[in-house]
Amino acid sequence: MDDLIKQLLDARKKKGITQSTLARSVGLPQSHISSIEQGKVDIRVSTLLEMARILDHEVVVIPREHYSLLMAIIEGKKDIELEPLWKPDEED
Amino acid sequence: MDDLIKQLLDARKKKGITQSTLARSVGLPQSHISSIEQGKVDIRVSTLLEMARILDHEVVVIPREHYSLLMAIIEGKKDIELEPLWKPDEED
DNA sequence: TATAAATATATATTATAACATATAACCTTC
DNA sequence: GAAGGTTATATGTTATAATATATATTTATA
Repeated sequence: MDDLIKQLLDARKKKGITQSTLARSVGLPQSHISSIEQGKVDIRVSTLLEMARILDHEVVVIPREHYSLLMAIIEGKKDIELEPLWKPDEED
Repeated sequence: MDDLIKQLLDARKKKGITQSTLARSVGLPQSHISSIEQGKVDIRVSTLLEMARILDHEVVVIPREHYSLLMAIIEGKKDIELEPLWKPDEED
């Protein structure tokens, strides 16, 4: 399943609401939420954003170079290796 | 314009490629890239992901609580206030 | 094991992204 | 101001998400 969709599914469950409740909030029929969560449809961005918003999440586009760092933070790992914000006099 | 789309546009320009080049990579006509970048269409998630991928970016769904932190990191701010990974004996 | 609640499947319709293609409108730069 | 490269518009077609609705399955609970 698409990773983004999986996260929305996890978020819905964590929030403890049903497909029907989510559907009502987003304005889609429950049947469509079911299809979405099963990865059967390639939803529109507006739909993704609406679902995320209702589920207290945000959708962001990030430079790939930051990806693993952000994932680490989200997953709550300790001892994150931050890229240095400056380098000590890099000369040749 | 949609914030996500704006980021893709910025990314394309920063990468220094044309709509046509991006279009070829993604497999869409240039005319459609134009529409997308002008926010005239509500694209599908697969399209968003493809464009982001080509432009060396990733699309992620994040808990809202992490949003400002991630934005800070992406925008390269110094002195990021990380949420404490532990709290020093929080007692009442 | 009934009953209910939640989720999945089915079907038909409507709206619109994606596609293909062409051309027009902008910009540079010579 | 012509030429080339880039971006925006236009039109028609096709694929499919969204809608509406109903019902079937599955899962939980009394």
